[in-house]
Amino acid sequence: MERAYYVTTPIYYISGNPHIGHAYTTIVADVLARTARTFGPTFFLTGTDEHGQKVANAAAAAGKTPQEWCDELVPRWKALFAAYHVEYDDFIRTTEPRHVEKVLRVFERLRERGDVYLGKYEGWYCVSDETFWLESKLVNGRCPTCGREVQWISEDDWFFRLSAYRDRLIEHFERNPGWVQPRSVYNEMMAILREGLDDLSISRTSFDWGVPIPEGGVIYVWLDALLNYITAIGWSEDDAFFHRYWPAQTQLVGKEIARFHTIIWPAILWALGEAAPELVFAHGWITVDGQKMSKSLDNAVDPFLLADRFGADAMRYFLLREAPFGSDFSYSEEKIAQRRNSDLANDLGNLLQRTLSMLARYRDGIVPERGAHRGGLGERFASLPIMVRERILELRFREALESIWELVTTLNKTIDERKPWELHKAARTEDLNAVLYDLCEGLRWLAMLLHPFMPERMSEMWEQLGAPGRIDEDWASALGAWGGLPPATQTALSGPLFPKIEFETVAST
RNA sequence: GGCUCGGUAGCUCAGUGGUAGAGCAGGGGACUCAUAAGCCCUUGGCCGUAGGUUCAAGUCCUACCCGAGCCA
Repeated sequence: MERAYYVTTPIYYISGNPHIGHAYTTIVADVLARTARTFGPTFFLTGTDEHGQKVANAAAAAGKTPQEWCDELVPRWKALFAAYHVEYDDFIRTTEPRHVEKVLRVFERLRERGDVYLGKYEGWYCVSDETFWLESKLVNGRCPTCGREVQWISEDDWFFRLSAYRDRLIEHFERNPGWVQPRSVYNEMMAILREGLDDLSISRTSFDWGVPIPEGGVIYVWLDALLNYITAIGWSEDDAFFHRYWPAQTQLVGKEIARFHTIIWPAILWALGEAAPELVFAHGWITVDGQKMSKSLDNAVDPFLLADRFGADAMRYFLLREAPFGSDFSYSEEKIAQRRNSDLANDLGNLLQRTLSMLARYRDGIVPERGAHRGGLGERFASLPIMVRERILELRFREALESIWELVTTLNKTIDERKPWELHKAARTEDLNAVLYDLCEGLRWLAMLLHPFMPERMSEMWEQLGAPGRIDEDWASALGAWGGLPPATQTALSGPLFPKIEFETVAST
């Protein structure tokens, strides 16, 4: 079977409502998937991580069973992704039978192989972070990460022989220096590997909200969660289907969970006889005043309100354009408004508006013949679609958008230089037709190239242009040559694509 | 404590040895098709600090300061 592009987000831990950071990762995956889909089979997986003590505690506090709690929250996450125009191919929940039964199968296989053995775990444990801590790491006897109290745990646990994979991991890192990005995360993971690895406790007995182990206890939530990437695509059930997708091309994670995905995860895959993913990309955080957005700090922003206020597509654009992907970046509503107004309303939206307005005035809204005069845009931007695709798939979204904006700027310049209104007054029909044609064709390119980033607004632009065919066609065929838009196409100017947003700038002191 | 990354124009960032860049914001101008948009011109940087290597250093080395992160 033909290999497909497989992209995953982390599955989201539903101990509460989603915030904009969750939307961020998922939007990025959506842009990748939409781009990949234009030229080949693609699978985009997201979902929710529903087991573990933290969920059990949250449910208990709300007076619900864990399953009830999850069932009530999952629609909230799906609604969030819908609000941001995310189109995933599958949404997996770790409480689903298709997942649970395979997690147990993994456990059995690892045990048969001798990679899982019974041992004793004793140590400090932070329930909130689901993490073990050495006494020396505690701060005033509390969790160094979240500051909450830690519990002393002593239990017989199953262990995964992670230490046995250290050499192979180091070799894998050295042979594939680009497999973990950005470089800073790669370096940190290498540092961890050099320090050495202990075996990993993969069972819990102090609570029961998890995948049950026949001998008692439940599977450690992190092992449970990681496996979603393969349980969702038929691991151990349909080998041909599974290997069409696995190993994944791109696994997106937040940088705080890079260790699980670049050290533990490949080791488990190898123990199962499968390959490590091709790329794990750990992205930065959206910060508010330099602080990570989190429930505990109570500085999270309601992502539904943001989509309402600024528009989902403008938010998508902002998130991918504002900072290089991978870095943290400081969010502010003023920045969002500025991006929307200057890039989307002034540059892009107004370009569509002024073009279609002239077309309506001079040509009854009908796309003219190309005419004899060639503006040279086709030659100049011939390589743009390929470049944009490469940059997107390399997760260099900012650069992809910057190169697309060269076309936006060029089209605006073209209007000012060719002055269609003068051509019209002078009755230079051929020249006027040529300019108007180039503008419409350029806009068609823009709609296609920007569609992965702003699917809803670009579809609207596509309709206003009256462009035939699908906006999500393969760029290579649809944009292979300048001139794909047929003359005599009827355009339909409607309202502004991105109306400007009023934003009061806070007076600086 | 050990380690990683960052500190370049008001803001967001490019720039890994050879005369400091882009976009936005600010200022000026010519135009009018347009969402008072766009276009042209322009102000603005002892490139965190102090040493060092080099004919030449945001760019390499050392130390330090500040910020963020990692250390099952």
